[in-house]
Amino acid sequence: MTDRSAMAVETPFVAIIDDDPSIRDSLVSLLRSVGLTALPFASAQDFLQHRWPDAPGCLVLDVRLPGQSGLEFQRELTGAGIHLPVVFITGHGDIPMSVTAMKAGAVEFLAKPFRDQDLIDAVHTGIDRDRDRRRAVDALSDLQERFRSLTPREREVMRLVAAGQLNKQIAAELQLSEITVKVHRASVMRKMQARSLPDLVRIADKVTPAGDA
Amino acid sequence: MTDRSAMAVETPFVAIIDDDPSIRDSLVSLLRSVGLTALPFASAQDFLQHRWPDAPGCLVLDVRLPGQSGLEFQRELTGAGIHLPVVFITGHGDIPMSVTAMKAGAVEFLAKPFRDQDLIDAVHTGIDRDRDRRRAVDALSDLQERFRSLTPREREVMRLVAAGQLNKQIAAELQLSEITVKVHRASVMRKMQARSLPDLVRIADKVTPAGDA
DNA sequence: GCCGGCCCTATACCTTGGTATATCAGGCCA
DNA sequence: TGGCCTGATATACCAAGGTATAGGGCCGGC
Repeated sequence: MTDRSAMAVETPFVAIIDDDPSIRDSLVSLLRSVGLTALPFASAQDFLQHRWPDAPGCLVLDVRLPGQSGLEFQRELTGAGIHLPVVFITGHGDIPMSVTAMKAGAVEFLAKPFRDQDLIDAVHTGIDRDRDRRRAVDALSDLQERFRSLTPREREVMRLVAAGQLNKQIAAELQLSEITVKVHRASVMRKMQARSLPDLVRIADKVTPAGDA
Repeated sequence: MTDRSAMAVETPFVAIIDDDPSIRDSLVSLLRSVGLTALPFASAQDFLQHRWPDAPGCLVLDVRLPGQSGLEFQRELTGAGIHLPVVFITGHGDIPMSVTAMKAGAVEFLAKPFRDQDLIDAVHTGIDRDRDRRRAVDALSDLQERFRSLTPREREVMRLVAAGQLNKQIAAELQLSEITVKVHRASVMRKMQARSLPDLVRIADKVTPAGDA
């Protein structure tokens, strides 16, 4: 996790899922013509079997797919924790379909025929969105990794410190001496790489939004 | 602002803007039949001239309006800082239209004929959304009011305290003695009603997201 | 059995934060 | 001109936080 940010610039990719080979190929060459890495798939299953690079990406999805609708597939991905931005294309779409897709977070919903530039713009928007999301996830997972390195006691102390309790109050609540609290507190600051109390508070709020440990 | 939360339960309202009187009336009676306060308007101008209660609301908007499209009106409202949730209805809509509306934050986009229950559900969703937004705004404006009551010096001190600076560092940066910083710091805690430093940090982050005063 | 990690505690010392009280100067307004 | 707010400062004292050093008990893995 930590060294991902130190890696070289990641090439974004675009996955195209459409059961019509001619559309697939024309979309692939369209996107490649503007310098994007585009990969064609005939079905959702094919797409899922592929191994994905650790890079920002975007999905171009036909609403009508063999076996399963594109909207269902979008829900499935979201449910599985795969948050790849989706650009829908369709030949036989209607308004309720597009509204459902957009509510589910689709980047764009294009009815054929659409302008090439509209698809290119949508794909770029999707890639940007994924890049931002991944950056946020990376930053958070660094913090979470540090948080996992805390001992149970340290986590309790961290929670109470972030809640604004004084050392002596924390000691009373945890049935400890004040000096023990200070020791744990120092460990927390060191392990979480917090340079000040405000720093720790912000980290704590990010890493433990509502629940705690 | 402060006593708004102490007021009685606010009755939510629904504004219906449609140039067709028969549709307007049928929507009003539909919404009134489920206990909602619904008000009809023939145009965007009529709507804007009306004085609004300080209560959560929702807008039901025909995409096709005299003079101005519903989508333009939605943009105009957003630009003017009016964030009333919008439910679109239309007789002659298309997919790009619905996608534009949803991207602009519309709650729902219903093509006629639609089921009564779909409109009712959408309106309730819109009202809930507005209620949540208003609650958040109220909470924030309380804090902002307190923040405005700070003197310029107190704001500077608050900013640096929230940044994790020590009193002596703040004193150096502001060319003050440490004791002066302590005095300002105490005023900040009192005026902002912060019970602890973590408390103040969270308040500071809410009231000054990126810029400062 | 020994080592290491975790947890707890203590003494001692220093730094930092917080509060009270008091003083002084400038600006603004009735 | 007198009152008030803002801003700055001082002394003095106490509370809280932070660090270093040193120890003991418990438990699981080697």
